[in-house]
Amino acid sequence: MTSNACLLRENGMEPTDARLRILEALSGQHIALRAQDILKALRANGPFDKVTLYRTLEAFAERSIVQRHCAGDRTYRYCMPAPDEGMHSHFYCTRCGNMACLTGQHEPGMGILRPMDAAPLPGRLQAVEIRLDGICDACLSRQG
Amino acid sequence: MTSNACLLRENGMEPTDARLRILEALSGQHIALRAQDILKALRANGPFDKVTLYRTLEAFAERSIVQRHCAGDRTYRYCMPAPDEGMHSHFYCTRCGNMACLTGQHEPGMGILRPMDAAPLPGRLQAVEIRLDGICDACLSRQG
DNA sequence: CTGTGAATGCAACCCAGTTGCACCACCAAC
DNA sequence: GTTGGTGGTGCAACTGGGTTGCATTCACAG
Repeated sequence: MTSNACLLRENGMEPTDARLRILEALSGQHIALRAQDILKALRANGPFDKVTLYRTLEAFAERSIVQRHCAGDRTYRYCMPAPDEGMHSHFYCTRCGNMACLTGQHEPGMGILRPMDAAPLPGRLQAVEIRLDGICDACLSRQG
Repeated sequence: MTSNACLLRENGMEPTDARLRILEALSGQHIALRAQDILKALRANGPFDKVTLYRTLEAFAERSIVQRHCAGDRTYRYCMPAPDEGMHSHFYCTRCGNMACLTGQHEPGMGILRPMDAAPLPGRLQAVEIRLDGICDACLSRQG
């Protein structure tokens, strides 16, 4: 049994073909993918229904199997956290829309941010989303 | 001439009625509003076209007259920065969708975040978006 | 087998945001 | 005056990521 199948079982999900294919598409990526990106990758080797994809991604996100982030362009991006890693932040290129995962570079969530809050927050904190916006190296070298 | 009119002039925009009404709706808010929220407020005292609103908000955002943020639900939120304030972060309630501005509590953007990047970023940084997700006090007291 | 719930697939829908284009007010050049 | 350009607004239609409803299929227990 593959590690992805284990991951699904641990989270109470049957390791079906569709789910494994989705996890496969996300594994080893260093950028957070659009649902469209994933769909395209999946369809490269066989048909795939977009509703199945969306529902599966939602189920994964609920179980923290994947992380779902909101990019600057109002589309969701999905990525798999590295093992033993909490949330990571992202670098979003406002020109090409690529969203690179900044794994291991900093852990800028609760740990770093919370101590800086002088005033109490207006609610119970559950997660911290950090997105760095800019122009990625590829776009910079393409036209400055 | 009102201060909002000055603000527009300083940014090379005619202080038209529509623009002033939009700024008025945003002024003094401590939460970041949806376009729909603004539209509703505007229409409370007279008709208002949604396209005009969207175009105006975009023009404002380009000139940094307002800040545009992406909430966890894929809708944009708009708020006016306090005078002399850079970017501020937000507390987003995943239950009711309210997005409170955390003005003055911390300045968690470039200043705090950049020194933590051990590795260089994969591009040229322009802005930092920080969103704290959780359950707001109102929702907590309503049902825990 | 057969019943049941989970998983999948198809079509239709939702809706925030955008685009295209006409209209209008204003001003400058002729 | 009138013509032409420009910036702002309004209406209608569109876009596209994401969702919902519902029928079908699959896996497995009884």
